[in-house]
Amino acid sequence: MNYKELAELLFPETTLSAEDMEKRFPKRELPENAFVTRIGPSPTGFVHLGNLYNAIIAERLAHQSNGIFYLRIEDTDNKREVEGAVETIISSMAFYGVLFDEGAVSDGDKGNYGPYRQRQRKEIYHVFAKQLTERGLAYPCFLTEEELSAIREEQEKNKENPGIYGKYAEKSRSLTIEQIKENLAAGKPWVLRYRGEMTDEYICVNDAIRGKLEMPRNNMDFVLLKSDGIPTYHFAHVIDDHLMRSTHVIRGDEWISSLPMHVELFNKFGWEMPIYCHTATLQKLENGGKRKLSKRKDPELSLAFYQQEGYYQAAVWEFLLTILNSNFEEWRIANPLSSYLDFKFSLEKMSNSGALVDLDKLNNISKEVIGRMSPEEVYKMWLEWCEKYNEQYALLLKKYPERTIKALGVGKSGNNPRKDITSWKQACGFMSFYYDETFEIFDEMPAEVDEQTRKLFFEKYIASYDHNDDQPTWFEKVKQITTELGFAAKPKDYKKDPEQYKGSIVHITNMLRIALTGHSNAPDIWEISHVLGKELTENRLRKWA
RNA sequence: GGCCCGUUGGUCAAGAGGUUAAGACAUCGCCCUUUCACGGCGGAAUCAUGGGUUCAAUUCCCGUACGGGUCACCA
Repeated sequence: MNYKELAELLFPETTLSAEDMEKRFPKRELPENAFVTRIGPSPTGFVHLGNLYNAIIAERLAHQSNGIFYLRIEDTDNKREVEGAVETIISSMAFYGVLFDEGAVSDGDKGNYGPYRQRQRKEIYHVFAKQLTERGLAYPCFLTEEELSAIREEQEKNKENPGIYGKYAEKSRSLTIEQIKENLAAGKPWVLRYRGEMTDEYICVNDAIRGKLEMPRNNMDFVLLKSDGIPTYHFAHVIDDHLMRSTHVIRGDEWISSLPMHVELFNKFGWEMPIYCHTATLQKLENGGKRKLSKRKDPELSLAFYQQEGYYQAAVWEFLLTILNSNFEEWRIANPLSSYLDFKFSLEKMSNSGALVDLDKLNNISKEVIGRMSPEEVYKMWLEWCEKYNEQYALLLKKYPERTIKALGVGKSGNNPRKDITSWKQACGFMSFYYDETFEIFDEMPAEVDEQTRKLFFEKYIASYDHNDDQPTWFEKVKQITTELGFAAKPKDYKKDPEQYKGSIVHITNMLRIALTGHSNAPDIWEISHVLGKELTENRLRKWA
């Protein structure tokens, strides 16, 4: 077989050479230890937590080292592509502050190593496909779907490994150039297959997360180009990451098993391999066991879930960082005021077993993160979320900016600031009593206080209420009324001797809380009154007098 | 089934050939307290399993079990 002739026959329009490609995409000029990383999502319209997880690793590694982080759209499967998916990816990443130095942008490309959409790189792949064909390392295969499934069935029956290799490759491999010409002339679809070698050699790859990975060398005649001339992931990955000069390939561990194919190609092209970083898959607890998060069953897999629930972006970042780097939490405790971007992310500290997505943990981190923010910042981010997901609340926040900011500062003055907001969605519920528009009575007035006493209490309270009183003065007055009504001013006294009192101050203040907030559990009454203002406070009290 | 990866409390995990096996979340109890939250103190809870190497193994080696991944003209 004249391979040169075959290559011409298969790729008549491909005139450029591999050298031309090397010239077109020269080595990057970057500092010595700079990382060049990327994410390569396929545009299915679904962006999940794992995408962000891997993106954070890649982004951190690149930007910590003054390297390059780029976005490559892996759209080689046109069946899966969804319109607008590229924009979704870019905007989801931007939402979390993951910004690309180069790569696909909504209306084209940015950077010198493009195009960054694989479908647009067809000619580039063909250069290398042609080269492999010329070298006798690739050949056209005309096997039909029926023939392929017949082979698979036979292999299953014989308990052999499935795939095209060894004797199963014979039919296609032994085609003469005339037969190939005939097939082409007849318009039969074909794929380009790699010519694998039957071997019992092993390959060894040093993974930056996993350490040594050993596995059998590839012996499959795997597909390089599909019948539409578009490459498979394997072929595209090797060529793109070489030409785009990635130094590190960060991807999920589901790719480990196809590593032999990739190694094979890198070796045959004589290219230096990037450093592989195979990340663990996020998992979920179910029936006492771990399992991979699934798109259909687990809403928390979708990045959109966190936006809808109103989780603050920084909280999601910090949550992922705690899963990613075991020393992040420690660092955070030591550096409570630093930005998470100041944390030095390292590959060495990465766990290689699958982590469970633990919403409890996220909630806790979220409380901490929001707790650290100023009321003004919280207001701004909360409002931003409301404008997208809760319009009515957005109007409310815009109507009462000052009151809201003041309310967000309640309980924040001391050394141990309150941490009661876990998400913007939850904040809408938690804060609702600050606005008459959303104020509602949820809890019952304490049963220990009869109606008459209750009325009397509110009358006395209103009569003595002076909005200008400071906290201690105000509380003294409350205590005084409490005593006058025959209630214990100290809860302990009541506990000791319940017979002697009608109740305790707890019941009294509970009434105030319910009147003002609708809940028996609420932040400080005096502070709340001063957020609401004199008028609102008195209005809410009068209803009970 | 073949190949590969993994397994330290409920969860995330640190860890080294000899440790009382860190820490965080969750949970429970106590304290603080006008409720809640915050905070403080404390409790319960872990090295999958069998064998080997060794004076000594949770740590190193081999097997087993369990979990996961992958075996496409999907990525």
